[in-house]
Amino acid sequence: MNRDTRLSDVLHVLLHMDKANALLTSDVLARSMGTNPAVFRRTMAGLREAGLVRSEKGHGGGWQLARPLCEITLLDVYEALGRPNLFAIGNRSEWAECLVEKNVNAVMADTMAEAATLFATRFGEITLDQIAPRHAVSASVHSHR
Amino acid sequence: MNRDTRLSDVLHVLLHMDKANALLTSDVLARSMGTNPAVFRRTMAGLREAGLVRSEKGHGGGWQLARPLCEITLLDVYEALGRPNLFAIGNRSEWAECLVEKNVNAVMADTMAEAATLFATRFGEITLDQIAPRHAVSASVHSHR
DNA sequence: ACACATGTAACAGTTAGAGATACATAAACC
DNA sequence: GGTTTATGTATCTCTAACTGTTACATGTGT
Repeated sequence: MNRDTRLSDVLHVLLHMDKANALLTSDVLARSMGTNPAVFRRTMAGLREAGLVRSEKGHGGGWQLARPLCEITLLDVYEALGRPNLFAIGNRSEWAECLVEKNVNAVMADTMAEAATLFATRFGEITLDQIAPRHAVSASVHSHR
Repeated sequence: MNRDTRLSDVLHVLLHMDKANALLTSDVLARSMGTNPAVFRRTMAGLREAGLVRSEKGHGGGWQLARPLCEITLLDVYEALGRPNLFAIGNRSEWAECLVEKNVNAVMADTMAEAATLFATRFGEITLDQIAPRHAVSASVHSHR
């Protein structure tokens, strides 16, 4: 199963947008994301609706951040993408009558819910300026092995 | 992206195998898993190698548990399946030179590692007899909403 | 008007995984 | 021993979801 790299891709692009400090076109940004302009726009549509970025049409148009990096959390970005599914595992049939199935589903669902909460908490704690290259990545965010 | 339901499927089947208390054929067990015998055997191969179940060929052959339910944890089963990937999200390129990319990857990898540890811990705490229908699912395992 | 950029619908291509088939191996029964 | 029944596994096909692509409409500034 191929992993959904949109969150990672978008974070990457947002940091580059901050560095540029000017309107950048879909064409340029798509290349830095390793894809094409149409996919880029499709991916960024949610961020525009969420008010994280602005886009302008026509001559000299393009994309820019709508807020400073320190006011955007990973959770904001994740939610703007439409809360993409986090897990590769799951239950086959959601509403089986079998008691065994119900118990199995409950255990799986609980653990996944707990993990989802962990993701939300961590993502909510991290603002984009903390990931920007001028800062060293803090120990609380990045454990060295 | 379709979820990997093997862990859920296998737990289901293992509990049914315990209830039956006799050798059950791939044909029967595959049906209870909603698939066909070849897929069932492919899925269960790891569990046999891990010593969680035994299989016998020929007349009257089939599958049975190699240990009591109380001596099998979800983690045992998960590992016997070859530790299937837990997450649907990830990074596009693992070893980019870009500093932005490195920081983004580090944040994502850290959060996912933490979540993976959470899964391993929870799975390691739960034995299969705790999921068996004769027991009510305990509050620590199943939160009621 | 024209050039340029975004917005988005619709279609094509890719790929990982499940499903299916075939056949080898092995054990029990006659 | 030969037949029946079951597992073991390689190999191929099928499918579904997603990315990539194309096309065209919309909007904006010169």
